[in-house]
Amino acid sequence: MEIPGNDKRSLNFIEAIIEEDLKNNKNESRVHTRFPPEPNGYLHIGHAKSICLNFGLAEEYNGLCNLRFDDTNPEKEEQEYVDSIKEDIRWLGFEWNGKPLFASDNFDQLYQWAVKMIKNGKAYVDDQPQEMIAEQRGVPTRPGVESPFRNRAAEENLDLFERMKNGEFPNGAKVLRAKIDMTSPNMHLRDPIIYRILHEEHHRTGKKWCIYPMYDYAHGQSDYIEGITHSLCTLEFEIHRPLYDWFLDQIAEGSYRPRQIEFARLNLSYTVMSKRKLLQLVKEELVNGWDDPRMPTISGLRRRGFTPQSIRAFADRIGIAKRDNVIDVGLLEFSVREHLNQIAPRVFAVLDPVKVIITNYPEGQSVKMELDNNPENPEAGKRKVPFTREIYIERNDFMEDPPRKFFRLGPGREVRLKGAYIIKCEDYKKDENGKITEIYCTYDPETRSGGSGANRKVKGTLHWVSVPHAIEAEVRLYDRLFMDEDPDGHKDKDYREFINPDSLKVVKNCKLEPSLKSAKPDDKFQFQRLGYFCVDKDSTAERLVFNRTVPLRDSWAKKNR
RNA sequence: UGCCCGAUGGUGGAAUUGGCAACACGUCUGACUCUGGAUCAGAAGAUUCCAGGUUCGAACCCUGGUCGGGCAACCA
Repeated sequence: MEIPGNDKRSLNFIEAIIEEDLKNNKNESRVHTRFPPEPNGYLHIGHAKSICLNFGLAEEYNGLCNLRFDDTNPEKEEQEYVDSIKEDIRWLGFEWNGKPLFASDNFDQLYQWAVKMIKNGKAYVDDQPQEMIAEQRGVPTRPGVESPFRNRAAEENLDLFERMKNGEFPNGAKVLRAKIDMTSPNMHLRDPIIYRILHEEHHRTGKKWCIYPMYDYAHGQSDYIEGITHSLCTLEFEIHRPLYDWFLDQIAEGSYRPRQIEFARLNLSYTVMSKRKLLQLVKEELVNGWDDPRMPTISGLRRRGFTPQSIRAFADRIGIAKRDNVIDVGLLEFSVREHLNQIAPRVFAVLDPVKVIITNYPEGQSVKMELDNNPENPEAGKRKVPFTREIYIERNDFMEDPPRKFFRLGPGREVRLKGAYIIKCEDYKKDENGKITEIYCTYDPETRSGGSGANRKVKGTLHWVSVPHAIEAEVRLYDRLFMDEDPDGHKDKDYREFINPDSLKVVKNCKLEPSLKSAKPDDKFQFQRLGYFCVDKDSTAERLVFNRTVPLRDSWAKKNR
């Protein structure tokens, strides 16, 4: 896949580590990464950053990248999510190594290794209730105290652990803990829990297990089993790394070791990125599902009209580093404009139509005007657009009393109809509310595009649609979902308070040029002078529905802000 | 008041041996334009968190601070 803007650049800190490892022939100079989502929600643009990183590194260094579902918590995980995750990764243009993998594939091995740790005196069964364990763990500034069950004999631990597995105890009755150091300044080293009892059916292993491993235990071991060399995760796991390494030391043989490296997660202005909050938006119907075009989910961006290339270019541009960041959502918009500008056919669509009657144009005459499909790409060819005496133009392309800098239509003013003629406004009609109902113009036959008088200059160029040929459509105009740059960043206010009431405007009865008749869901266009739009999946042959992906840059609007 | 991590234009983010503070987005000019788009040309914007130190020379090394983030689920 060709990614725009992907020029050569200096190495990010992870590439620097990899090149160092390669130089030292670490792990036989293999590069093997993995993308490890928990199937408990839909992927979002932050995951796209991680996907591009992990799969991108594998491509860059001739390595492999696994897809591994981190499915150690049967209470929250569902098949629907694994399906959507696979679809999103493929849509971004990546293919994982072999089959999709699951942490749950490793449950037997994980159990065996736990037994080994017990035998080595590195793990024990604790009978205490959750609250007691939490209390004994202490707080970051004070050491914890040891559990009274900490020094049980290995045989007893073995017996108890097996009976846990056999389902002899109810949820929460016992846990298996690593025996590390209750006084460690790192909370994660204070005898962390390895297994808990959960009588819960698992989406893949069914009823086979009633004990499930915790993340810290399952993750590194899965990396080890899969031969992962560089295990990339976000910053909040930094403090887990000593535990990651500790577990590996208990089970690993030989010199091969995966290495955990942390990078800063993506934050985007004017949106929220936590799965919990995105789930909440969906559940509370604040948006219309996970793929609502206002959502920062990959499925939402896809429906909004983003291309995989634009998301990849975005991921390239934001870089990889360790400090917290907030990326301006404008950069994402730039990336999609950049790509769509190259590939989107130009068409005429009038969203808020007002009728123009060209009084000196023959009634009943219809002429096909030839227009470029995409001036950026001559190979896109040309199309014919019918022109007649009555056309629609955009309501805001006319002003009764326009300022000097308004390069559009007004009484006595001239304007170019793109691909057709220069017209002059002679008169207009209003209804009793003062709303413009019709505009009367004359045209200059010499000024037809490509014709003898065509190079006469006028200030403005308008898009238009022939009245008798116009087809109607619904257009959905999206704006950012939140009005605040950091909706999540207010201690005293819930992020939902910042939801933008105008984030979706549905405009009906828009007038489109007839070539759009055959447009199919996901087709992308530039509605000339307005923005980039795509056909929504709600669209049918009878009722076309378009989503606005992003408006064109508009220096006129900006000047008037 | 413990441990871990971070700090470079408005936003990201380079500077790979201690040697001219890249680049991108954004902003502003101008040119061009049958999209007020795109494109092209240019500009502004940085005491590299602070204070000391080492050095001919420090964003980078040392010392001490400051500020920000993270860590106390039988979540991941």
